[in-house]
Amino acid sequence: MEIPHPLPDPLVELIAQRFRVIGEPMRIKLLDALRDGDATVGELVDRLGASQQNVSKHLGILAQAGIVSRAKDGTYVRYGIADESIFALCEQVCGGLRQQVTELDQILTGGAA
Amino acid sequence: MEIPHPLPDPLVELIAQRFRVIGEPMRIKLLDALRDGDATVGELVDRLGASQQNVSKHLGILAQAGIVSRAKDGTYVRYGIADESIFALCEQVCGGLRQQVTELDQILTGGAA
DNA sequence: CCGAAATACAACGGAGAAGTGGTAGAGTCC
DNA sequence: GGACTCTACCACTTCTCCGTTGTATTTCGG
Repeated sequence: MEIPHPLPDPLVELIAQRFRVIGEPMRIKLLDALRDGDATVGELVDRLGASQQNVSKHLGILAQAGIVSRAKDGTYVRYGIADESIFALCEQVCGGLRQQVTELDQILTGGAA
Repeated sequence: MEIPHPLPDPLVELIAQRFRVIGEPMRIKLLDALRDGDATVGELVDRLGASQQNVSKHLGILAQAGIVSRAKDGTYVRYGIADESIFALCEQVCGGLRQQVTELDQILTGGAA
């Protein structure tokens, strides 16, 4: 679990790439939708109201990053969450956001008028 | 700590933006460098070997996101980590990367020849 | 005061990614 | 076997953002 301190460049690139994959609203929505369980491309298209091409492309990116899994089922393709730790990441970010909002609130209400 | 399930669009945007801020090699390096303690822009420029303008710009982005803190000290400006949870995020990502590598390794060594 | 140093800001060019339209391949139903 | 559906790929346009160049601003030393 030890991580080298002067982070080597390749590792920095990997980490950055990982974050960039999740740093896309459409992909976050896809992951959130898949939280209910596996779904086909068509189902996700209906749920998110996006184009089929767009959904398929983003699912491809998520699959390539190993975050979602792909399984052919006849004509359909079912996608599912492959890396559950993604949700922990999102929750942590949400926690950070909440804390910032709280601090701001304290400054505005309890601090200098 | 409960997070709404059909993630509302504004929250999705916030989360995505947060991830995009960290999804930059230069910014990750800056955060890693600040792990040793506060530092001025010039010190970071020397350590990372990047241009002053570039370092300053990325520090500005990190500061605006509330991830680093800014403190003027004469002509110098000292930056420091304001949101320690950033490191937890990186470690979690590193853990995910490690697990993927491990699984790949198992497939290559123990699986089908 | 005046010059030098440290930092931030504005503008520009270029790379990379997102979204769209069209289309091809794979599979099912009649 | 033919038509229809589902999914992925390709070409294209647009937009965002990174890094650089040039410059303004603030502060310290003489």
